[in-house]
Parts: sequence; structure tokens; C-alpha cells
Amino acid sequence: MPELPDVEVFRRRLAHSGLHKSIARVEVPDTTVLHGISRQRFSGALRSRQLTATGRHGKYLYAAIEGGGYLVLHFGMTGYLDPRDRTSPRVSHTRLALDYGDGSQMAYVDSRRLGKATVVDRLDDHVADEDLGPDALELSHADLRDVLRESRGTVKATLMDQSRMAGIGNIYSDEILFQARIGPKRKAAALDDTEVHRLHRQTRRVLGLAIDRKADPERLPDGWLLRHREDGAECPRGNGTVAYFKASGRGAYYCPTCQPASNG
DNA sequence: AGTACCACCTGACGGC
DNA sequence: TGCCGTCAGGTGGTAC
Repeated sequence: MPELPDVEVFRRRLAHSGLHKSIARVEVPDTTVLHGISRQRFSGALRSRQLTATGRHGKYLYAAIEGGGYLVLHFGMTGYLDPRDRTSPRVSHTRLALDYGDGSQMAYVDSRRLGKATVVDRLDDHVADEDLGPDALELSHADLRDVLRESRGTVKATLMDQSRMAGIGNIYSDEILFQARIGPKRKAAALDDTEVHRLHRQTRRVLGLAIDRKADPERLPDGWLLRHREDGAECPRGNGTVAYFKASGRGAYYCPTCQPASNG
């Protein structure tokens, strides 16, 4: 689930119902979610404090902690935030819970345990340590042009490379390329000016609209490829059938007619 | 450098 | 109904 739009939705959720309330208790039922920090230090950094602001860079969600430091959350493949009332039944696979004094709670749920949480002192250190490129929504047209020009790989792999630009994963890379009518196997550096322009415009449009629709696939347009990720499915534009291939172990979908293998 | 493949985990789904 | 293989929107390490 969690690519840039999903994480942005989680950020807004946290900003709406998780800030400016003192954290009475920090629950960490299983420390495998914690990376590079002990349960004691993690809980100690948050207990009796408030979260004062939220931020996001790529697929990472941040929350400033009153008095210093930042809570950092990554959602892996299956993670999400569940703002809840402490009396309502707890969702299974809850890995973290911030108990606020007023009875509300912010739960971090992640069935596959591929997500992670920590606390850091400085955000720019974290971005550097994780080797993250600029956030995909902060990338200017010139930035994207340079990223593509400097890459020797395929355009799909480049969009998904978090060190080049942060936030785009398997699903949204396919969608952006479909909307921009560019074949996923094209070499990034071989795109012409028109294609780079389309790619930049569609990156912003696809991510922006997905955020507006709460990153809920059912609320996204039926004309999007995302709703038709199936080998042999009909192209949403009516241009033949959707094709499938494996790109370094990930399932990739595209329309060979809409997204030609060259710009010839 | 780029790509393929495995590992980390768990759950859902289709075939038998 | 139960078992089994396959796949899943992420990332990191290793081997070509």
C-alpha cells in the first residue's frame, strides 16, 4: 500500500488527530518494529511529550517531538496509521500505539512487519543516512530532466530509485508511465524533451490526484491503469490489452500500444 | 552501474 | 474443507 500518496494520507491523519496531546503511554508489544533504538529510548523520547508538527519525505513520515527529536515511521508493504478510541477493539498486528491521556490513541498497524519506526535528532541527518533523493513532489522539471539524464537504467527503475527521487513505488511508477504514455523499459536517458515534460506533468498530476482521493483505489478514476492491473485486461483507453512483465522481481503492467518501446 | 534474485514476514487467493 | 504454490504497493544484501 504505502507509496507517497498513502504516506501523505497517513501524515494528514496524524496531523488531524495526533498532535498537541500529551502521550501518556507508549506501547511497543514487539520490538522488531524498532530500528536502531531500544524500547526504553524510544518510549522515553515520546512519553509525557506531545507531537507538535508533521512532515513527510518520500515514503517516510515524521512527527516533531516537543522538546526535540522526531518520530520516524516507514510503512513497508502493509503498514498504516489507525487513529482510534482506546475502548474500541484493537486491530490485530498493532506494532505501536501512542496512548493519549484523553482516551484516544494512534495505532501503527503492520501485518507483514516490513515497516520500521525510530526516533532521530535531526531530519536532514535521517534523509542523508537513508540516502533519499528529493521528494517526488518537490522535484522541478529541470531536476527531473537531470535525474533522467544521469541514469543509465530504465525509466521505471529510475522513478522507483529512492536515492534519485523519493516516494514512488511499483504501482505509481506504472501509473505515471501509463499516463505519460512512455514504455517502462525505455532507457531514462533516451527520453526526449517532450517526454520528459509529460513525465514531470503526470508525476505531479497522478500523485496529487491520488492524495486528493485519499489514495483509495476505489476512488481513483476508472481510466487509470491502477484499476486494471491484470495481464490481458483491457487497456483503460481502449487501445488493446494490458501486458505484464517482471522487473527485478516486481510485477509491472503497461499498455504496449499506449506506451511504445521507442519514441520513433 | 544496473539488474536479477533472495531474504525478511504474513495474508489472501486460486487450483486441486 | 484443507493443503500448497504464488503473489503482494518495500528495502537491503549479494552476485553477476
